[in-house]
Amino acid sequence: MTIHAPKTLPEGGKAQRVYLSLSNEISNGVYAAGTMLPGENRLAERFGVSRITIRRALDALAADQRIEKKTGAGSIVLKPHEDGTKIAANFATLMPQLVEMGQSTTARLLSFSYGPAPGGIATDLNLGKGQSVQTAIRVRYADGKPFSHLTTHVPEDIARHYDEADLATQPLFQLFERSGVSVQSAYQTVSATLAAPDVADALEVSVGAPLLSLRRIVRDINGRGIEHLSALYRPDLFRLEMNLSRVGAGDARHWEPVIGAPE
Amino acid sequence: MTIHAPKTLPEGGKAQRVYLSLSNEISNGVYAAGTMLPGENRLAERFGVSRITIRRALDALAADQRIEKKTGAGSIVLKPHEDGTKIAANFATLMPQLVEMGQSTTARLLSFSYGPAPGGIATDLNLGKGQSVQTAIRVRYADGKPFSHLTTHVPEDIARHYDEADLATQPLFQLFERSGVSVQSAYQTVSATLAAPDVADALEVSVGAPLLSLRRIVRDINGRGIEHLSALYRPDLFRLEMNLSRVGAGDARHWEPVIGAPE
DNA sequence: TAAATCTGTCATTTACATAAAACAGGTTTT
DNA sequence: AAAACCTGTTTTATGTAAATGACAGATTTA
Repeated sequence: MTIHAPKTLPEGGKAQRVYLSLSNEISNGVYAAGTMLPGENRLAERFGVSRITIRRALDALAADQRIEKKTGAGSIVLKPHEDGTKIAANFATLMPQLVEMGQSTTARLLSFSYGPAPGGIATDLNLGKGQSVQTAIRVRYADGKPFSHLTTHVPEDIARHYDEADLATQPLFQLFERSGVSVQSAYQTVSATLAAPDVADALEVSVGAPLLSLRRIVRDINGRGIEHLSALYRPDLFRLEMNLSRVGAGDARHWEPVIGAPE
Repeated sequence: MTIHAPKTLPEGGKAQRVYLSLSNEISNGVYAAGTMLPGENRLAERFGVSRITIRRALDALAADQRIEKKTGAGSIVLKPHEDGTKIAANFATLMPQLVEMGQSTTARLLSFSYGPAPGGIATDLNLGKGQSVQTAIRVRYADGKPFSHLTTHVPEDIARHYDEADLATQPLFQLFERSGVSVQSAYQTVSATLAAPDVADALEVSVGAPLLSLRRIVRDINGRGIEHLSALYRPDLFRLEMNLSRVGAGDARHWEPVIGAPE
């Protein structure tokens, strides 16, 4: 399932909306694989647009290998292409997995500087106002495709334990352990955003494409902020996943994340 | 903070995308409250659009009370209207929290039907082809604002333990426990999408707004699929969060989700 | 006070998605 | 074989978002 609309469709036009709707309905099985879609005229009427618009949406779906157009007959829904390339990170054990990922992925350092922490970040890290942090922006690639855009803020005194070269080759987290920083706790938030121009450019998606957004604050044993991460992921290449298990009995029965086990 | 674009902006046009991007960046603190936005010409260059387009986006932001335009000077970022209503769900213990939420939120049933399970869903739930499932689409509201759009699929024999009225008032998960189904494990995936017209309508956001997407498969003790949930959340009203703690020593040192404790 | 920078506004032009309608030529159905 | 239905293709028209450029007036900076 490619969420990202093909560039052939006018960005944000009716055709794209029809495309998104149909794409969704196919994913959700409203139109099952192997069955025929309604005719173009029928769809045009249903969506309240002209046949040409429907046509463009169908062409885009065909280009995505989601349907096959049969001249004179109609469009048949194809079986979804298995995205072997999708990178999955276990949300519960995210960081160790990133270490592993570090070995099969590439990172590019886009920006690197020291300076006073922006307001929100300083608050999150419990820093004094104007205290200096290292700000680094990196993009991670898998198979030559950029799948994540990472902005990290680290208090300067901690950041001085490693340099730019380290950042381009090793995950930030690994550098901490090596520096003897006693990492203790982390707080993560997940949300969604749209790609702004700079990020869109770095991640090779169009402006306004949906991105998975993860924010993480890591603290040391004293509760001091060590790292502030703001990560943006391409949903077509990356997803967070997690297994839960129902444990306990009676009133105490509740959910617990499964730690070691992937799907 | 309203992601919903004013009607004055062309649905899905460049101006709206700029509006959404800026709106997002303000929410994320890229432009902190009290500071000035870059000038219109600068923004035009940054987004690669004309100044008029920027202007329309800024007007929309001003109409939303997110910025204040000062003639001759620039636009100042306003303090966000405190929506104290942001709903946070702990990702690790999601379901129990949903139970609690059920008491302070309203649900509306948009669609309800029985029929053969769509292909992908049937596979996910390990169902025989064409086996009947109950499909329900619900929207949840908090303070009169819709924050989530839920599509659930449940095998018919299990679903028959409750009816439409139950669905509108109680979280699905609660209904299972009551029906004596032995819930065992769950698998969750998180990603991001754009709002398609139908969802946009239900969630009162504009088409193309970013949404957090969560997919969950719940199984019973025999590994049989019980529920397939496809949820879409408004990122401005809802977020997933999680606390992690670093435990163990030496090579065995790793992250573990903190269970009971919220922020 | 002068210069620089910004917003407010207008007029003109360009670009392009969408609509509407008609026809040719496949495919399926009866 | 004919009828019904479908896609493929083209032409013309239209509405409108967006770009361009220019200028006035407000505000800040030097």
